[in-house]
Amino acid sequence: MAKKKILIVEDERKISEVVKSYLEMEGFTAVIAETGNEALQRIKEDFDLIILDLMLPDIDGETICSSIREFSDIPIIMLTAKSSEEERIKGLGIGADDYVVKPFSPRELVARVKALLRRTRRDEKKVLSFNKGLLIIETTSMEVKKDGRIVTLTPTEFKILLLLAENPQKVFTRLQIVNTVQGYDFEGYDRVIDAHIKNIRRKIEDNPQKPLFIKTVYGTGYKFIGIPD
Amino acid sequence: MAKKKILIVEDERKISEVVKSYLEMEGFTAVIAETGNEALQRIKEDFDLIILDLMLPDIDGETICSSIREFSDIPIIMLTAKSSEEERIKGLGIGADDYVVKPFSPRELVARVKALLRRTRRDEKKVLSFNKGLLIIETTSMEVKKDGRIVTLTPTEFKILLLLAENPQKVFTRLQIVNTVQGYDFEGYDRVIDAHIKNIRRKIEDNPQKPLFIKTVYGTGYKFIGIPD
DNA sequence: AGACCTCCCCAGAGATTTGCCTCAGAGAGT
DNA sequence: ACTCTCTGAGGCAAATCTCTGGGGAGGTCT
Repeated sequence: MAKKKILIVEDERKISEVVKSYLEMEGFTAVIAETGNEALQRIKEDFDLIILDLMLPDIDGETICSSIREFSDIPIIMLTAKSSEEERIKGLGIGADDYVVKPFSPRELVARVKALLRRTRRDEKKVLSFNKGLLIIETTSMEVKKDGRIVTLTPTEFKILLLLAENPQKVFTRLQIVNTVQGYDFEGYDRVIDAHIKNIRRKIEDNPQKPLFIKTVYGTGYKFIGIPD
Repeated sequence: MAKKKILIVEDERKISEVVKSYLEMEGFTAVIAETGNEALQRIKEDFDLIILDLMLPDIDGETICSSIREFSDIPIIMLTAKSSEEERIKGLGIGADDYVVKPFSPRELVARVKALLRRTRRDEKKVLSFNKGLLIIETTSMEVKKDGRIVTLTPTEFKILLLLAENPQKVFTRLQIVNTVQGYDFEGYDRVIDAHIKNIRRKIEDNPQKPLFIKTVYGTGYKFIGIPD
């Protein structure tokens, strides 16, 4: 699973920095926006979740929240100082998915982030097709079709192939691949990846010596070079 | 599909109005009852789902829930204020199908409404037939026919089979299956699913070792691989 | 009591990792 | 430009670890 990107919209540095580091400790990528305008600009980068302070120097959080909702379903967690129930519901009524009352514990916030991501994880049904349908990767059925024939990959092999195929041309180091596949704090022999790559090639390449899809980048790692249809 | 009618039993206007508008935005018809008595009267109109606050001015939600259950198994979602009540609802068999802790996000509530309707829909009579009639699943009678012979599945087994069979080829994790079968976010031992799958296979597969219908996806979960007629 | 669901344990199947050896590519020295 | 050397990559097979499936005990609701 790819790293989740989270946008923190918060003007108080002290708070945003703490939140950022907690999120990063948990393996998320966190970006800070200090003003409403900045937030609205950056929102175009595709984040997986937004943490939004209700009180901002320029635009207020409610307005931002509504604007975001006009074009996106991205999960939003509100940070608010008020705690009366009406305020909460009101906040949630404008389109936030959850709220946290200040002062809050970073741990709790992280827990809610995780919970919300789990809840809203929409089934990413995706079909990747390369080289005129020669190689087809279907995420829903976890199947890979090579030239029409179904090829059975193991879970790890599937994850690696998916990671590479989702980012054609991009070079991944063995370490990056290990991290994505196994989780973030894995201490391991990164040559494991070689073994998996070999097995994947054996299954999807006509001639593993001259791979059409997964190419070795000497001294660095691997990259996927199929042409998306 | 006809518009689904939902009854909201909630005394706080602010909350019920927000919920109502969210539901209507999603294409539901929503009706508000502000007291328990009002709810019990209106219940006769045939609603497809009830959202029921646990705290009401006259009768408490628990009692209402039980009364409803005496004559109907309409889906009920409970609204509760404290997470301590959460425990009770979970443990005590009040008869609710799901519950949401206040303050909640209207979007989440809507999501749960949809999930619950999906899960309990038994109105649409549907017959699923696979592999030239070798396996037939009838939703109305909750019957499964294997090669002409009627096979008796338990309610849980039936729900699991239906979930899988409605989405051929799609891989479901054990957690997804548990959620669909038991309720929204049920914390449980997901190996339970293994046991159910085993029992279903024993009933519908000629050779459970080489299943024709429910296939194991190693490291992930299960998928149904019958070919629809 | 009966039916059903949940959970636990064990054994076997399957997947992953490791070690070792061979082969290929990059860079330096001639 | 050629060859030598060094390091990185590929291949294989055994060891290890994880996951699944079967049986069955215990609990709960009817």
